[in-house]
Amino acid sequence: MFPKLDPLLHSELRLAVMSILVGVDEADFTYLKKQTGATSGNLSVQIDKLMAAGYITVEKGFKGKMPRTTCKITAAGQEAFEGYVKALKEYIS
Amino acid sequence: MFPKLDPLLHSELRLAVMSILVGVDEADFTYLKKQTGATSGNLSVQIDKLMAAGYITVEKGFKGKMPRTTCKITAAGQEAFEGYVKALKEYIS
DNA sequence: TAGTATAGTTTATATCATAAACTTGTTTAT
DNA sequence: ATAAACAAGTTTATGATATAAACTATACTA
Repeated sequence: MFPKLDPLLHSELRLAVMSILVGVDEADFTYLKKQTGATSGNLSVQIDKLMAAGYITVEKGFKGKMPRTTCKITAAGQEAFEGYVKALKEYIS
Repeated sequence: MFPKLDPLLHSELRLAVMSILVGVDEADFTYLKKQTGATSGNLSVQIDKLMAAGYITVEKGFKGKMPRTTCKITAAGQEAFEGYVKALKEYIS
């Protein structure tokens, strides 16, 4: 009756990050931090997990002299997000 | 931008329980267990938490000779559930 | 009356989310 | 030139959570 919710997405911050990333081409660490209101530490950890799951790609570069981490959603991430939303709707409708 | 998700409801099992309870007048432990597929232990703990939060009431009685625990959603629970759903939609739409 | 089933509760554990502290390097003020 | 403050993260520690396993108590069944 109730489908299993992907535990990787069933996390407030990871869900917020994915929610942002599905809507844009890419987003950097600072932007994600501002939009989500998360602490750096928390964001760092959750980005790692999404990357480890293959839901996003993470590229480290520089903007001028400052480090810059850019995140992008993958096809697998898109799919997982859609699946999560679909599953969730079974709970809330 | 992203509203806070009520941590009491942002739990797969508690959400499933609440999802069932919003739709019915009342439900007993056994029914909830079958519908959710949860273990007794987990269900017992999560019901306690929902009760402690005032989201449900729990009545213990007997059906014939066997113990029977009946759960019912409260007005506060209804409200919290609706609020959660509304907040969640900001993430997934 | 011995064994199995029912209806849970309690306890233990492993995982998780989060915050706090730390690192590395940059910019700004003195 | 040096110290203080800021930027962009990472690592570590801690407290909460979900879950499973073990347990209790009673009821039914062979």
